[in-house]
Amino acid sequence: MSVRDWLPTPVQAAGIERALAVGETLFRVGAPTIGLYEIVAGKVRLARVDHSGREAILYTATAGDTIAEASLFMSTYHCDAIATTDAVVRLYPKAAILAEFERNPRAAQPFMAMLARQVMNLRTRLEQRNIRSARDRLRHYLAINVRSDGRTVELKGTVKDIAGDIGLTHEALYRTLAQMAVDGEIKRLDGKIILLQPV
Amino acid sequence: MSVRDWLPTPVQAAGIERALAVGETLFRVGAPTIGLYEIVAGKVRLARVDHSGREAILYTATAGDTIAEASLFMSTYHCDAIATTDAVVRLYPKAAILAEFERNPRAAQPFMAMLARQVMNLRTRLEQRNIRSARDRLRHYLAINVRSDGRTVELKGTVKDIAGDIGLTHEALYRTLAQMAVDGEIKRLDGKIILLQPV
DNA sequence: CGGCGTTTTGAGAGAGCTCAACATCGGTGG
DNA sequence: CCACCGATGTTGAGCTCTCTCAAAACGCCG
Repeated sequence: MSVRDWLPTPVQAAGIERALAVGETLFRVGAPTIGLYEIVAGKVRLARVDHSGREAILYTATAGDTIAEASLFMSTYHCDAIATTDAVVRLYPKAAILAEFERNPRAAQPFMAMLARQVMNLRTRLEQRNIRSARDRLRHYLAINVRSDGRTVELKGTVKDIAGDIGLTHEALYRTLAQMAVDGEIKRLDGKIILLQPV
Repeated sequence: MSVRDWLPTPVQAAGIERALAVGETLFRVGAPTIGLYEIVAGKVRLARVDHSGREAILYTATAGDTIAEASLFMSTYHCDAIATTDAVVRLYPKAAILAEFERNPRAAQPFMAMLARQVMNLRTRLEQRNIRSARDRLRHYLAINVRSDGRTVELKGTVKDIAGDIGLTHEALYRTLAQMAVDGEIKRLDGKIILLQPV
């Protein structure tokens, strides 16, 4: 879901791009909030430093992600944002966004819809992680991501990416895919998986 | 975060309570959306039926949770909601909510803030699940939930509940807690954990 | 006092992780 | 056109850690 789909057009135009070198700080705990960021390229991690000085990662944002949405409604940031790789981000100023919501209340709806959908999606992925078995977890993934035809799953990204998404090592996922193919539960095509034996 | 904190007061008054017997359906895929629900008591699961007729659970909501926020912006529900136990839910009609947002755009802000905070929280919990080691995962949990003094973690609910939240069996969590206490990394008090050795 | 849920410790097994090696595929540059 | 390189894809073998199953102590409430 791109920023274009939910951020009011006037605000999109107000985006300010900025490049970050690896290790560079985007914002820190306690800093006054100036807006939310879209990650254009690279990776940025949100983290908090614990009592012993180690950092606890809250989230690792990659290209296309938006971070600090909650900053719109808070006066200071509640975590650190640091570039994990060289990165490019785009700042959408809080003032511009809130002003636009004020001016045109309808503009807030796509924003709310995006957030609500994201909550749903994240809850689902969290539920997925409660499944221990690699095979059942993969089945869950496939069931969720199946096309409307009920049999085709389009793979976006590499298998390795998917492994990361569902919380398995890529080796475990490869093995599971191979096994399920042998068992005739799925068929693998280029960039696609076909679900077989609909019972 | 209670409904009282973010749902416009007029809408709260419009809540319609309903009791569900175990197994009873609250709504089904494709049914026209009529609003979002607060779970007052019991458990309700959101699920989708996959191609082989098995159901893939998207989320299990418990007392205090809100479900189907995204339904405000869609015309039909995209999953089934079924009572996993006897339950009581409260319906907040979509029409009332959207009308209130229209009438008083400011009222949408707490709603957006709640959603944004939830996204943050869920992302963090998902990141937590990427940590394999029970000890490190617990450390992450403690770092996130530590009081502002940096040394005290208030335990809400039983240890068993926490085990479920962070995706460990209660046995594994008890063992890890015991080990960390022996190692002098933490001290356990009634309903609290004190973090020691700040390096 | 009895019953139920939480807390706690034990022992064993299994599943996925880790490390490792190799194949495959695209892209790059000589 | 071919050699090289990096990333993805694939399979093997062993190990560790958590899960699972079990049992018992504890505390709370009726």
